[in-house]
Parts: sequence; structure tokens; C-alpha cells
Amino acid sequence: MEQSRRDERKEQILNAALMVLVEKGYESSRVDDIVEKAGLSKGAIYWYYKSKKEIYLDLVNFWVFRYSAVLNHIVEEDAPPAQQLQDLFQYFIDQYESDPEPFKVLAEFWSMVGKDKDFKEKLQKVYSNFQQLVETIIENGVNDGHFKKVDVKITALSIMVNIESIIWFTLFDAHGVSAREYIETIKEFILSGIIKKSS
Amino acid sequence: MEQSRRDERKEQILNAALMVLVEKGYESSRVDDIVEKAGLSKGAIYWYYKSKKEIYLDLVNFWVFRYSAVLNHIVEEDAPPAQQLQDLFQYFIDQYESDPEPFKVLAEFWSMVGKDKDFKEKLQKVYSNFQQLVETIIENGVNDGHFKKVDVKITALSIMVNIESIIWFTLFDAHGVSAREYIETIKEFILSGIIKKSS
DNA sequence: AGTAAATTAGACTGACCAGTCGGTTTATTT
DNA sequence: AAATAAACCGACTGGTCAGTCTAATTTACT
Repeated sequence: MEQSRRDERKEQILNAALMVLVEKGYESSRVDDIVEKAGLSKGAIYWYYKSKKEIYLDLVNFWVFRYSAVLNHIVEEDAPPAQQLQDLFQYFIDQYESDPEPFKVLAEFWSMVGKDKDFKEKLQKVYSNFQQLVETIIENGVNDGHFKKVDVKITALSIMVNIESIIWFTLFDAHGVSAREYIETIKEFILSGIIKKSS
Repeated sequence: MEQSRRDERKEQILNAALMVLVEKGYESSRVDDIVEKAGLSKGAIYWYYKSKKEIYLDLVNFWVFRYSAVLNHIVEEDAPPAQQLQDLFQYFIDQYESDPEPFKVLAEFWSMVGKDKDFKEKLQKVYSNFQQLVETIIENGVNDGHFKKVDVKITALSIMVNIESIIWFTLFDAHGVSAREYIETIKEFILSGIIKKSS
């Protein structure tokens, strides 16, 4: 039970780090900002993490963890693949609408990927998993004959990319289109392209 | 003609800034890095730009300028809209293959958008123009009867997003798919979705 | 209650860096 | 050929911040 104190504090720190990251980005954020937001002292922060970078690397885990449970649940249920893809889009747009903040960190994570090997490796793994998950759904759809014989890898990548494009709505306003409307349309478009016409 | 000395120097500085931005990002980059890469002195840099931020804001112009000429040319030629869209994809994938570096700054620009109002405004304008350009092509296609009656805004946004997704290939490796292959496939997919079946 | 260990506090240090400024060189004008 | 202006140089400054360190406090255990 005395692991939970440590976990609690870490969560406290990571929640603070997430807020700070969203509003300032990695480099511009100060450990003292995290100190303040977390309501702890610098000594406490450095008791749990040995460096600023380690905090943010762990934040990736923290951030991914929020989604992975639901995502895995989507693949594991035995709904038809077309439904699973629907659920996938649905899940992200719901998440976005209930709280767009976490999507903002995406741009920051990507920027870090380009600059730091450790972040790159970490994020690479995250997206590989995600892509793998989508590939599995598509493979199932192709195998059970409901999907056309599409290129699995490319289709999965495309779906992933289009989901992640929600980020555009956090960055820029006034495309004259709402995120939900956009994602719904894209979803329909992609699905209609890979599902065999029902006879 | 003696505006050109100033322009030459600025270009020298911006080329250096571009390199530095790609490898370090905005915050981690030092004005002294630009000084070094540009082969100038700090004094010279600050003679032409009053701050680090001003350099990078101007870099956005510099970067956009590279593309805008060709892009505008694509819309202005009187090829059929379907061809224009093809050209658009083609152009970016060619650019990417001949030199992927400039695409890396995208992630950095996006990250800056989330943190700084001036960058946001600037980039917002850039993408609005781009989107407008794609919308024009699609409108033409719809009007002349070759395209289905798609939602122009959403379709344009989707095309833009999917083009920009080239950035994934600069960030992560080994999706098991090449950028060209990916973009070609997406291009075909999108086009087949909006072009009316030829009788 | 006593005490060792774990945890937290926050003042401090040393490196780092954007921007400045006095001075020098190069170009232009008179 | 002065004189003036434009362009450039780089040492220096003032401030910032990641990470350290010691002392204080809290917790866990006897």
C-alpha cells in the first residue's frame, strides 16, 4: 500500500506538468511552474523525478494510459470491424469535445520527437501500437469479407492520421467547420471506401 | 537595386535560422547558432532583426514563399480540376522527396502556434490561403460537373490535412510504407471519392 | 515517547543566453 | 579627401532557470 503514496504524488506532478506543457511547451516550461501548479516544492519534485526531461517522458506514459484502456476495449469487443472503426472515430471526437486540452500536447510531443531521441523512441512505440490496433481491425474486416481487399498498412496509417488531424481544430479556429462535423464526414468517407457494397 | 544587399543578408540569416530550427526547435535554438551558421556576427543579426522572435516570424514568410508561387501557378493554369488536385499532391510529394528537411519545421511551427499569438495569426493566414486555394479547385470541379456535389469546405480541409500528413514520415520511420506510396494511395482514394463516375 | 528513515522545503549556485553597446570597418556623399 | 552614414563586430551584462544541498518536518516503527 505504500507504493500508492508515491503514485499519488507522481500523478499530482504529471497533472501539473500536463497543464504547464499545454500552455508553454517543453522548453519554455519551467520546473518551477510545475512546482507551483502541483502545490509541492522543488525538493519534492526532484525526489520523485531526477530531471525535467524524465518528468515529461513519464508524462507520455501518463497521457497514453488515458486512451489505451478504451482503445484496447474497442478491439476486444466482438463487434463487426466496421463498427469498431466507427467506435474509434467516435471515441476520439467525444474525447475532444469533452476536453480538447490533451490534444494540444500532440503538437508539442511531435515537436519533441524531431529534436530528442528518447521522445522519438517513446512516441514511435505509441503510434506503432495504435497503428497495429487499427491494422488488426482492418485485417479482420478483410478476412471476414466485409471489407474490400485494401492495403492494410496504408489504410490503417491513413485512419490514424485522419484521427490525429483533430489537432488542427485545437491549433486554428474558423475553418468554418466544426471538429465533429469534419470527423463524421471523414469517417463516412473512409468507411464507404473500404466497406464492400452490401448486396 | 541596393535593397538587394539587405535582402541577401536576410536570406542568409533565414537560411541559417531554418537549419537551426530544424535541428533544435525554437526555444532550444540560440541566436548564436544562427550567428555561426550564417557566418555573420551577432551585431549583424541584430542589425537586420530586432529580436529572435522576429527572425522566426519572418522565417514563416520565407518558408511559405517557397511554395506559394508554384501553388498559385497550379490553380491558375487551366487544367481540369481533377488534374489540378493531382498536381497538388504530386508537387508536395516531389518536394518531400527532393528535400524532406523543410517539412520538419511544420511540427515546430505547429508547436509555436499553440504557444504564441503572433505565430498563430501568421500560420492561420497561411493555411487559410492554402485552404482557399483548394476550395477554389473543388468549386470549379463541382461547377463544371466533374465532381460530385461534395461539401467544399470539408473536402478542401481534408485534402490539406492529408497533404500535410507527409510530416509523419519526417517524424517517424518504419511504418512499413513509403511516403510516396502512401500519398499516391491517398490521392487516388480521395479523387475517386469526389470525381463523378465517368460514363 | 523516541528515533531512524522518508519526504518536503526553498535558498542557493553555476551555466547559459538574448540582447546591448562602444567601437571598427566599409560604403556613400559632398 | 574629408565627412557622414551604413553595416558589422564581439565582449559584456543582467536575468533566468535546472538542478543541488542542507535543514526542517512528517511518517513509520519500536
